[in-house]
Amino acid sequence: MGTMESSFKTIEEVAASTGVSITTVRLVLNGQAERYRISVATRKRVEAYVEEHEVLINHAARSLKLQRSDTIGLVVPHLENAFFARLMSHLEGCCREHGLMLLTASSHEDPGQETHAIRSLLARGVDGMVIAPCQTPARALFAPYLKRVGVILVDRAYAGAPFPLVASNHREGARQLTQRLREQSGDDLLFLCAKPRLPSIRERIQGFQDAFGGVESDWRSRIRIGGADLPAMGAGLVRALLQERGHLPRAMMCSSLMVLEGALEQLKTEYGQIPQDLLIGNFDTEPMLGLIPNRVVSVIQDEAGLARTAFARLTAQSGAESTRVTRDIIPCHFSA
Amino acid sequence: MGTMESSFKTIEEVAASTGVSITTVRLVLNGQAERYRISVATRKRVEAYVEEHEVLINHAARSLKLQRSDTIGLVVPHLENAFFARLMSHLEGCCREHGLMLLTASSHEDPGQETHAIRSLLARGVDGMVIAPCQTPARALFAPYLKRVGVILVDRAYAGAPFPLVASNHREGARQLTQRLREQSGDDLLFLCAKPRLPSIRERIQGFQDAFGGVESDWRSRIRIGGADLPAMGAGLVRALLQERGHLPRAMMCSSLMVLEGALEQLKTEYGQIPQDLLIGNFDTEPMLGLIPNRVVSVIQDEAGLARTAFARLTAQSGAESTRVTRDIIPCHFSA
DNA sequence: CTGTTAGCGCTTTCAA
DNA sequence: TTGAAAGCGCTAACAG
Repeated sequence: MGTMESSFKTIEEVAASTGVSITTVRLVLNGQAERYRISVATRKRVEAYVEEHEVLINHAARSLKLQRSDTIGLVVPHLENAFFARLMSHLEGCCREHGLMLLTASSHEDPGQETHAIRSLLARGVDGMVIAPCQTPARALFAPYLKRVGVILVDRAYAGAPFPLVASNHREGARQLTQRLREQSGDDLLFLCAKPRLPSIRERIQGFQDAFGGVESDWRSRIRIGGADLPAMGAGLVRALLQERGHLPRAMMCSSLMVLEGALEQLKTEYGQIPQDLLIGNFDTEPMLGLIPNRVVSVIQDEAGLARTAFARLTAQSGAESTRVTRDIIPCHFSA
Repeated sequence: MGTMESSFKTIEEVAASTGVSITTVRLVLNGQAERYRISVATRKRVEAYVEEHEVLINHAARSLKLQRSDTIGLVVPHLENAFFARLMSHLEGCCREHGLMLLTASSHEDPGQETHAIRSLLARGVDGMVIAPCQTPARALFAPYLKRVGVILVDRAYAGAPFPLVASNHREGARQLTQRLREQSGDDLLFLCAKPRLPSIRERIQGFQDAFGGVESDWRSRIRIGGADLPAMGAGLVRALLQERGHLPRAMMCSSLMVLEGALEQLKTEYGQIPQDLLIGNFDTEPMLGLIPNRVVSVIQDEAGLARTAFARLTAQSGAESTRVTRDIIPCHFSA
């Protein structure tokens, strides 16, 4: 049979072709056949036709009518960042379980692009959005849409942000990591840290301080603050460090995988390989990191927990008029 | 001024509030003010109002009318897989440059979920979709929509697939990798390979054969085929290998990062650390892989090139009625 | 079980 | 420059 590539079919056409009413077709398509006691024969007729012709309901029309898109938005700084990729993956899982889809945009850590992404998502009528922001989000941007769309912030606790937050316990994770490294290195420990622009980095520094009981003389000398959160910065910090002290500490921790990567590369350059007795602490992890002989302690974030919690807040919030600025803090765990 | 959180505004309301016509508002909103010689004063009035009230055009209504959503879809097996994350990131970049957004879904390598994801995307009226499939996609699924939406397959060249393909040159990449390892190991080389269900893996095996001039006795003994593409499989292959031969070859290559990861972990277990004189070959790469002392040769895929090419084919194809089944093969490069 | 109606917010067309 | 009208495909409501 010559399978002409016909155009897609509307509910009305299905009704015409199967000889039943539009209402009946819609009832069958939306799985309400039982509830409205559509005869089995009729239902089968419609279902067979629908299957044969790959009939799909038009979501644009549906959204327009229902003021609801069954879609949620995600804005993250970088899609290639493994943490955000995992977050997105879990969020997409939540969506699928609930028959929703996920629209994703990235800001590249640029407030302008972030704002643009948010507007695009809003214009597309997302029912909710999850944002890992790179600025304190302006409530005005969302104000006219807040009745229809929920907003949840993740990962970064900008002060004064007017929306609920779901984030890892960066501070306590850092405190525990620092404590372990202190114990195992006899306090011969250095923290290579990116410039603390991001709330998450700031909290890690606080956790570092906490581990020293806040006594400034104890922690101040053990932290090195660099520039942007990039490998080159980690490398630079290590180079400076070696020039200055001439030798490595027993333990070294880095504020992010980026910094760690640069630091380790620089060590390989300087020593030919990573000195095996260096104890390493870091945030987040990659599978291959376990391959070097060194002892590595990693703070692991619970992306699944973050995603599930954010999603739950989103669905709970929808239709709730006033947004209570809740804070869900998700614990981290350790790799070793 | 008490910033009441008013509801979002329609073009009609903007027209009423600013005292101009609907048509004029639309012209301003769509940046056609110049072309239709709207007076500057009028335009400013409208723009000021729009900015103040965060007016956004309703895409659901627009899509319904225009039969076009300015949205494209992406279906991948796993969002956490770094290769697909990079692909998505670059695709999102292409979209942003063209004022589009990206709807993403994952199949978890399950044909049923893939089909479901495709239907969801189609129902949402995407203007095109990029699929990294886990089966030969059925043309029937798309047939009624082909006038409106372009379909491009990436990464996996299933035989008989009825859509254009954009993929890396897996075969030639594998051939060159194998050749290098042969040269540097005096042919003392082993290929640990996942069960060749995926076209990409099959092509890598072909490339491996190519490097031996296809002489079966030469390559057959140097390949070990395992099960699923998972770390545990790589570990199992190494364990079996060591039991069987008692020692490692000079060079070892793996069909994917997954397999490599498991293999290396197993080696660390068996030997306490990765034997330093083992030459390693692999496909794809992670930053931390460079940290072990071993010589590592990696085949690097050009995700940016794949994304750009796929996107270009998509935009070229839209409105082109008949889909020519083109094949764009993107070269790989090497890390070392 | 079925038919009809109105309308979601936008764009296009045509006239003024 | 502006106004009016029709219609994209769907849903909800209600009368039959």
